[in-house]
Amino acid sequence: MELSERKGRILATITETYIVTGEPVGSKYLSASAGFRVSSATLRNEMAELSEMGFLEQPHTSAGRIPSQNGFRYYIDRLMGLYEPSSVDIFRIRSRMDSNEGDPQKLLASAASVLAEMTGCAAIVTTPYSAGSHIRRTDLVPLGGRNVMMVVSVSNGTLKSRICRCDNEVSYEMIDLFYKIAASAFADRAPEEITLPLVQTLAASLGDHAFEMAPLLTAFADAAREAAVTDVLTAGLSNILRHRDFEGRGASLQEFLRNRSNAVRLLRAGTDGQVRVILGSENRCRELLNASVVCAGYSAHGREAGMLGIVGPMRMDYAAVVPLVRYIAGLVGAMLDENTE
Amino acid sequence: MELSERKGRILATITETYIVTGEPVGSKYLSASAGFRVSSATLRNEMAELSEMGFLEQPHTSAGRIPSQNGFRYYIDRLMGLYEPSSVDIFRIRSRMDSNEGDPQKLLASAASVLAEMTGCAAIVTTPYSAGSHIRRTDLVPLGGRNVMMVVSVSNGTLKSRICRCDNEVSYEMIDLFYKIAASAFADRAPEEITLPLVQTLAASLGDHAFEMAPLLTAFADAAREAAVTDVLTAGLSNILRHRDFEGRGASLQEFLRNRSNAVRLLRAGTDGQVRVILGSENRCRELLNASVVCAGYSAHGREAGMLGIVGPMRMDYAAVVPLVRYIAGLVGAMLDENTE
DNA sequence: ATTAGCACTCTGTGCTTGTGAGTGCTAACC
DNA sequence: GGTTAGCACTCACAAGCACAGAGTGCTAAT
Repeated sequence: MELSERKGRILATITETYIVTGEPVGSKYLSASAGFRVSSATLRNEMAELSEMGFLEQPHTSAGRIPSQNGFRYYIDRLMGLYEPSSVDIFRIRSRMDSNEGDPQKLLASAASVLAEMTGCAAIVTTPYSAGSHIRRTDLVPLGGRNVMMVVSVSNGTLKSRICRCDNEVSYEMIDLFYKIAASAFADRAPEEITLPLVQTLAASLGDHAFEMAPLLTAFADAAREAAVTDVLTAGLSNILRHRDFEGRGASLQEFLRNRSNAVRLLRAGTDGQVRVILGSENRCRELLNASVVCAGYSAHGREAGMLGIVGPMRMDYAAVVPLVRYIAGLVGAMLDENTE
Repeated sequence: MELSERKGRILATITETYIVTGEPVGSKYLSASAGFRVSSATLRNEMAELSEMGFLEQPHTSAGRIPSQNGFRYYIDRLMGLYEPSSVDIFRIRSRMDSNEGDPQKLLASAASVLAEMTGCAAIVTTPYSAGSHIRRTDLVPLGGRNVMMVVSVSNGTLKSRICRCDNEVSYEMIDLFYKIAASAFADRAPEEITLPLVQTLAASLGDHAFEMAPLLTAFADAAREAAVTDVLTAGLSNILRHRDFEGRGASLQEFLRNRSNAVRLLRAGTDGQVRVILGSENRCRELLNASVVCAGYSAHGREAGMLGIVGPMRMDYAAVVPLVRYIAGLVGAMLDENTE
């Protein structure tokens, strides 16, 4: 359904005013302060039609209009102009993210915190998918005594390290044996292939050494399992409480997002690396009825690698947020590429 | 000031009832349902005296009494009996904390989350102090390409790892050089002694190699600096919002605790490893006027190592919380000892 | 197609009133 | 002297009501 040029301008003005003020917008305000050169009565007629079409709604009879979910949708898809991040913003973003050279986990965490900070919303970032990746190498660092640190490095950029406690003093023979047998048997496998049974079969073949290697092998299986699941990082969950739109529901939405599997379900990447905006009930979940999600996929080494996005009130400054999310998704991808050239 | 036996019982009953219900307690309730064998008028007389002494106060004229801060103080110091954690609780605690064998950071993080979960309050845990500790060893793990992982292990149990990006392909000569020169020069020093100038002087003496070693050395200085500051872990900040005592102020208290330097200032260990309860204004900060802090120090290898505690409404179940904090502080110390035998 | 005018609707605020809970005080009692 | 019954008093809170203000929808005139 295509709106007339004037209806479009009215919808856009109402939406943008509402985004800023959070108050319903009345016909009087539009005719007096928003630069329309027609009377409030004319605007009322237009607004009545827009209401009938489902683009505007009234909180109550004697209030002004606010955009309905469909109104926001139309505004986002057809009316809004984008504000690309300013060079000051870009500088801020880069200087925050450059300080994590090399560590993908920290890189993603700071992407989340930058997103949260600059949008004032809650940010969600997934770690890279493990699909199609393989274990590149596994290293052991003796820490003295019975402790060893294990570092598993996966081709999608993921690094998992864990400290492993052996039953006896760690010997160089043990470490050598691990490298020779286990590491070589596991390298180039996909993380999700490394199951405990697989590791146990391997252990069985070690004969005498099986027992002393057990902690290392289970730690390895554990690390691989962890590398196989896409983790979810969040930041700025407390921002949720700042928005008066969430008053009352704020704490429960926060609780909802704190659950990682909930959080990750919200992000749905566009097919072509585009930013997607998912409004209210489009999220198909009760907690997000008056919230919206702006998300994008990031890619690394030319393939879709993960997703990131923000959750905020439906009344948010899409014109600025959409380009920001796009920019950060691109930057994360580029920095991941750089890390694992 | 010593209260008569009956006044003590009245204060304790009012406090305990108020802790459970959150409502002011009236004389009628006490005489009817709380097992006092005197009339409400008698209790009113006693309560009036307790009010005059500053142990009770009234939200308004026609309401019942609630304990004042001094009332809570007297109750905690002299009246309350402690409920040691049940064996079920102990089992829950241990099974949550045992899964972090070896990694002190994770151990402390799960201590925080157990504390938060079991008390329904926000939990704060500091990492071990660096005072008196020294760098035990530093290891490098080549991750392929230009990346190296550095693991700095400190004698107080702290481990700091960071990924470091070199300017060229990492060579074994480089790593060897680092081990030979730098690691030996730094080992057994206190983390706070490792300053950037110190590292730079060392680099200068490396001649030709100074340039290629620079990223490793700055990473090391960085890791040492990080190991020198006591970090603060928090958990369950969102619990703050659940307490109706914090209604309105909840978000700002949460914000206050999110600031680590604020959080750590709240914990004040007792002199003798005792649990300390710090009530409302005793915290000397506006945000905590109706909150209280229950904290204890934990020790490792026989010396005071760090602190942990919780922040919650003044109306909390001290009889259960105090022993719980004591138990977890002891357990953390014991587990840290075990980790770094 | 646009506009002025007017009746109508609904919210939010302030005011009043009534109710219930709990106290403080006094005088009687053991 | 400690304890108790009785009563007047205070205060928070909810309900009811009037009123102002904002904004609309409709009609008739331009």
